[in-house]
Amino acid sequence: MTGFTIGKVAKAAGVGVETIRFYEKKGLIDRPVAKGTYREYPKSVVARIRFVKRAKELGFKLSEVRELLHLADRPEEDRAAVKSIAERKLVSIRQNISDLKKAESTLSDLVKQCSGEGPVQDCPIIEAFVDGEFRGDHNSV
Amino acid sequence: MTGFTIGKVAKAAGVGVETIRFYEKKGLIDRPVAKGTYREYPKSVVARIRFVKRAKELGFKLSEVRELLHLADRPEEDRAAVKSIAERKLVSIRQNISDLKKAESTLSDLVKQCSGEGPVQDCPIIEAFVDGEFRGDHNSV
DNA sequence: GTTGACTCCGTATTTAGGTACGGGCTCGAT
DNA sequence: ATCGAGCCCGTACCTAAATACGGAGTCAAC
Repeated sequence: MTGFTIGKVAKAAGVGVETIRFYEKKGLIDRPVAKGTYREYPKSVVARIRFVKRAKELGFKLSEVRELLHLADRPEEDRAAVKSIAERKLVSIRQNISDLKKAESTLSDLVKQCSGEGPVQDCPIIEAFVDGEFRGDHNSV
Repeated sequence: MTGFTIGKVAKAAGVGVETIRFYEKKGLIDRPVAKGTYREYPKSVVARIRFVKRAKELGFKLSEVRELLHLADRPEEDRAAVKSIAERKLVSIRQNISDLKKAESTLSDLVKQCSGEGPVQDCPIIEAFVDGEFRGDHNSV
């Protein structure tokens, strides 16, 4: 056994053994060409897994991380490809933020309007969700 | 047939028939006590489904919408319960925004640093994800 | 040379919120 | 009375990213 077993790598990288096999299936990590029956990893695979973790923290999906890794594996490839992936992600993050801000604003207004006292009847939060004759014993014809 | 069939309701509410049955399973909509074999809905169920749609837009999960609906069904219940659910959601939305802003800031810095020209070699975006000896032919021992 | 920790593989389960399918009924209109 | 649209139900499938399981095989230390 010249390389590291999957268990050692998992521990070093802070992931589960199953996760490594999962990443292999997803094409993020190549299956090492082992001498025996067990996978034998070079220590660089730990850095590779950490790469995945960092990219995930920034919101990249595994399929996107795979693209980034494949580019990182070919240093002669065009850097524009990397930037383009990052820019796409940036756009979607900003869209996400904008949607959430809209929800935050609406909801914080509602919370402000709601005294928090008294019965649900006429609660401004509930009223904001109701249109028309919601009330009318929904459980009968 | 005194009430509305599921198909009519679905159309009026802008959802699929399956969605209504799904909401029923999830406890958001009661199964109407039908005279025949088919579900017969009162028209108020359309408003109920719209309630779900609005709440979802604000980021409530179906399980939370169910809680809200159950409160709305009992107008004598304490309004504080509604406000508390909304406040919890507000906190989680704000946390979400904050996480996304952090990612946005990091990623937009990286994109700014990346010229977009030349090879992937030394690309600041890739470099941000790599630590230590990533390079080292990950596919061998 | 045996034990026991580790690894193998495939499959199933999880969360969330649906969507799709297929075979069989039923309702209402003609 | 018949025909076809619509409804019934259960089950499977979908994305995403794992996590869990089970039974069998292996590796290495003692």
